[in-house]
Amino acid sequence: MDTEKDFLSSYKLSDYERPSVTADVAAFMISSEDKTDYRRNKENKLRLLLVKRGGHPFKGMWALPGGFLQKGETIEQCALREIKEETDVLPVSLMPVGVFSAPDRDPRGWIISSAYASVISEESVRQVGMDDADDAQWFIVSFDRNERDEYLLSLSYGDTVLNAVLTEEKTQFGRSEFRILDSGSLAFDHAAIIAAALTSLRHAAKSFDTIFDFLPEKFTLTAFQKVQETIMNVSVLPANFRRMVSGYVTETDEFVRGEGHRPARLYRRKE
Amino acid sequence: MDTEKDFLSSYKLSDYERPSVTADVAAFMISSEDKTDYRRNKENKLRLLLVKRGGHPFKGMWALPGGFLQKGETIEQCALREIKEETDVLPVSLMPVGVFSAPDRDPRGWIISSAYASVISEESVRQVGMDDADDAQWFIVSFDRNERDEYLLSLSYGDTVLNAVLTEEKTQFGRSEFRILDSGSLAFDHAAIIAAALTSLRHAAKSFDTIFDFLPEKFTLTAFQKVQETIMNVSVLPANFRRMVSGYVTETDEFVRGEGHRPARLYRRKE
DNA sequence: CAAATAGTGTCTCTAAGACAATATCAC
DNA sequence: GTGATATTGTCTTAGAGACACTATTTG
Repeated sequence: MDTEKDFLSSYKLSDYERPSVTADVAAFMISSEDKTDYRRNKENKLRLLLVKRGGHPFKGMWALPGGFLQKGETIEQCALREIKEETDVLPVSLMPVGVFSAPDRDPRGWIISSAYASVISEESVRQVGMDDADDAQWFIVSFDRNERDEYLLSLSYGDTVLNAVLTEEKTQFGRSEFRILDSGSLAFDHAAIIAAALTSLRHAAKSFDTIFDFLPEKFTLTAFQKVQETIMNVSVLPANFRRMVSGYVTETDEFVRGEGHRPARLYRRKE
Repeated sequence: MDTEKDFLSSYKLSDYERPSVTADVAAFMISSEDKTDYRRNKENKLRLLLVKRGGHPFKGMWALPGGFLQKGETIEQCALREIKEETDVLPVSLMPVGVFSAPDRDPRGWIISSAYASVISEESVRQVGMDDADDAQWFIVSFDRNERDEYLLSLSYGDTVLNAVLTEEKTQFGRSEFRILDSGSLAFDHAAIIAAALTSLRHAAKSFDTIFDFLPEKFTLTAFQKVQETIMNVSVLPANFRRMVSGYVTETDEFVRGEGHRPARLYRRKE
């Protein structure tokens, strides 16, 4: 009698070669820069966490944080663990971006990556302190399409500027993949992963939910709007923005004062 | 001198245990049923391909087609290969649904799955002939939420009816995962994969692009509308539907005649 | 003619964009 | 007061939904 229990007790996974599996994470944060004028509002920058590779391959180049999937954890847990190791902060959200599995993507061998985008609030990063170590930095991100339909991904931190060039390949279902024309000295295929993560992030930011992950618990509508504009790289008239988000927020009785102009009411995310 | 070349020539992937990786595919098709009345239009059914498991575990139960990732192929190529093996048809589209990696999801051991939704046109399935073998069938799909916010997934083919029950767990980024309350005799965690695939499909169908994958090259607007309604499980007034899609189609000079009512113009997808 | 689908025109309502106007603070 | 942001109100326009109406075919 061949029961499932009998089968399993004698079952051994075949000896076919298996790939190594990693989770790579594009962790985004929005930093508010110091004001130039005492009464002007702060400027926002979208930032992405990169780590400098200490060993071969791509030694000394910048890469997304990531690491190998370990037995007993899910791939999402693996992604969160990697972010926690680099930043000492747990991200508030995690969003799948895609599986990158081209056989030649990693010179070390057969390694496939499940990629995630995550969002970390500026608050929590400031609490642990921006790490001034050389090997992990929050790069300022810009990502735009030029006239020739190429995408320019620019990552900068101080004097370090990485400029990658990609093209969009349309696949079915309205999804797109990115092909790397110039990796901009980013390790592996990480330029393509970052481009895909940014696209996912922008897509998700259309429904305002996502934006809250970047914000503290209480925020002004202008701060909310600036975060949205920073992510989407578009601008909206304040009057219209307020109307659009009115269903997603509840007002508090608190105001931000002492900014050299009319105090702004603080809002909170509506349940 | 420790160059990258030196490093790679002596590099060996560590002996950490590695997971087996599979691609599972939820392949959808829309079948038009025979008319009951000579002048009535055909009814559509959304169908999903399931295969009956020939061996343990879950022997004799229905499962999504899928298989192990092989060295030298991408995970998407693997997914397409599996569909081709089962149906002898290459799908017209492939859409990532997620990575399923719970450590206990497969009783055989550590096996993670990258899941895809794909669409196959009725035309191409009819060309190869609906396989009447018992081990691969196109099940009629229904997927709805009840008053208690549970999702009922019902798959039927002839006398075989599989009823699964799931709940939606909201995660950040507006995404959701499904947890299985009752697997409905589907193998592994495939009920959750199917629910996620249906959600992805419906989401993608909002931008009409996707719908074309279900249709032949030339189609009437009513056929287009019925496919949309079948996928989304909603109905729209014809006048409004025509307006909505008018930007996505171009008219041809051909008409469908002999149906017992006014001939319908054939349209084609606009580039 | 009857029954069915194909296709058009138009009204309403909502939401987004543009823009003008007012409110309130720190200096 | 000045210069900045905060906030409200209103006009216009685009698009979705509802619905009435006409057109065309086959048995």
